[in-house]
Amino acid sequence: MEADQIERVRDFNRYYTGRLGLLTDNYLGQDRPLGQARLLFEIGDGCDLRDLRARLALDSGYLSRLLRGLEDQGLVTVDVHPGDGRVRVARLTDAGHRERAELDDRSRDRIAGLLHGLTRDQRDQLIAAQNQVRRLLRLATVGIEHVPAAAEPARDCLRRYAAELDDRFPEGYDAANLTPPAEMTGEQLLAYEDGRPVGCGLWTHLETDVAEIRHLWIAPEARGLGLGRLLLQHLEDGASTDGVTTVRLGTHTALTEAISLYRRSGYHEIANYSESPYNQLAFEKAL
Amino acid sequence: MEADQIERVRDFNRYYTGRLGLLTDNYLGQDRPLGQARLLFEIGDGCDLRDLRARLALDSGYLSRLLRGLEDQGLVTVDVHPGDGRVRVARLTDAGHRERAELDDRSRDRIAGLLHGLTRDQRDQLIAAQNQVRRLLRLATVGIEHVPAAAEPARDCLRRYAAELDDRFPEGYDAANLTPPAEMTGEQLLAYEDGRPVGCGLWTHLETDVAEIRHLWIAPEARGLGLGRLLLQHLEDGASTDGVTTVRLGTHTALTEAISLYRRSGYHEIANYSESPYNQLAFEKAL
DNA sequence: CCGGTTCTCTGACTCCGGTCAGAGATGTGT
DNA sequence: ACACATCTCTGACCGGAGTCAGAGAACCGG
Repeated sequence: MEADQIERVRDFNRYYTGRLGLLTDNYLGQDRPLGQARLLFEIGDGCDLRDLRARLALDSGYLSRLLRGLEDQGLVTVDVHPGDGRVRVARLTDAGHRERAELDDRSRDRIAGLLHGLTRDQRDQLIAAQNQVRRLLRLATVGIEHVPAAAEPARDCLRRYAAELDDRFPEGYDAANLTPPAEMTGEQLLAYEDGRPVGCGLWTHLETDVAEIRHLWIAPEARGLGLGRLLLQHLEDGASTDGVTTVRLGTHTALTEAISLYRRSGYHEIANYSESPYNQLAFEKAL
Repeated sequence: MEADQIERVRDFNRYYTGRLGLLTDNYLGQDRPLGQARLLFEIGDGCDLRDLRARLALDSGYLSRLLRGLEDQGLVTVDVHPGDGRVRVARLTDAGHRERAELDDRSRDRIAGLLHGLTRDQRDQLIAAQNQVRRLLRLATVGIEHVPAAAEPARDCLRRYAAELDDRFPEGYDAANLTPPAEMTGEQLLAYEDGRPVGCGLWTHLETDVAEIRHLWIAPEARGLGLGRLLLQHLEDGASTDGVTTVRLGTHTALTEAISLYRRSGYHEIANYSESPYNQLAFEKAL
């Protein structure tokens, strides 16, 4: 890694931090303290205090006082949860909605004022560049971890994967085809973003030096980051260090992005090696 | 302006704000309060408290206390200014320099950790996109103002402009050739970034419907933003609303960026119309 | 030398964000 | 019905950020 690259990124961050005053005054600009303003935004249409605390990582006493403040201003009501008398539910009053909309408008106006100095093309360029920055930062912050095959978040990903296949395959997908934890001989990887699993993949032995990659899946909210390629790379690396020299995989013609990923990643099509009805195409790559 | 564009920019800002914790911990991560940490960075090698206050916009009492805190920790010394007994000068001790370097390292490590997940190419892409974002934001935040010809910041820009010409022209440049405020019949524009003038330009009548653009200059620190084009546009607009239909300008062969700006902006070369020795080339554009 | 100005420091405040411990009400499993 | 857990609220804190007014020292112009 070049020290130069680090400095450039830091430099940008400094610049952006300095500008954030201009950019993110969702909250400020009102006489309202920041904590309360955040709450105004976070209380959508009714919200358990329990959830609020978890989402904003607030102390229960602190949250209570913040809400009390908003209540005193008539922006929020706090009522007992209908189902559970211990829980309270916060809800914006009409005035609260107006207040929130006003904060929102203010923020929007600010950005509009900023963009006003640019031409339409320049605005588009700005947005494209911001998307690129975000895409790469998201990719950089995703963590890829080794997990036991039976790990709950991994099974969770596989369930979402199966549900998607069932949706996309004309013939549907039977979740019984998912690799059962017991049969796993290789590695199961999980990709996390901000603690939430956003992708999975596993490899398992076909022969001593031949592995099969299965169930490579990226959650919809994390697509377009290049995460599929990254996971695939990790899977190959893991298999390779385990002595595997050839990886194969099967896929379905409906999964066009996956197929193009495999081709881009150096896989070539081979004759089908599996009897699974979903594996309409087969690919192979020498490591 | 598209509401959509505004929302996208806001969305990016929200994302980036959320990530700033990861990105800008120059300051945090130490047990040191943020105010003190900022001071550690801002006190280069010796610095008048007066300047510090101005730069960081701090209350004098507050600054005093912050420095006292750093002094107690042996990171800073505050001495009387040699030339002026009222003024104090803050200086980092060796321990202060070490502390600062440590904060700096910590921040650098953090970024390095972030970039580690990216390939070299992706890092380059990230930096390029960040530069683009910054470039456009800077351009968007530059303010262009009408100022009286004799305004001090305007004369200041012209002096810097003259100094640069003197440096770049093989034959040097005689500042007496700058348009004196008294002879101005058109408009003088000044570009500001964060309150500092970063560019100037003026137009003045040659005939009732013909104007000459002069002294279009962008400060070195603001080059590459597209500001020259923006200023030129504003000058043309101003002249146009004043009834001008033709603008001319003269320039020097050494000013290659300017020449290319003029060509890109629709100017075509004409025969020289001025007796100024510095106007080796002449351009014209119909508005 | 004197009056006004500049610069710094001190003390006394105010908010806000955040933490902690415990009380009280409500739910849940046995 | 009981013990135990869950959820919220209250009171009592703390430290940091920031403001304000005024005192005191140093400078400057006349």
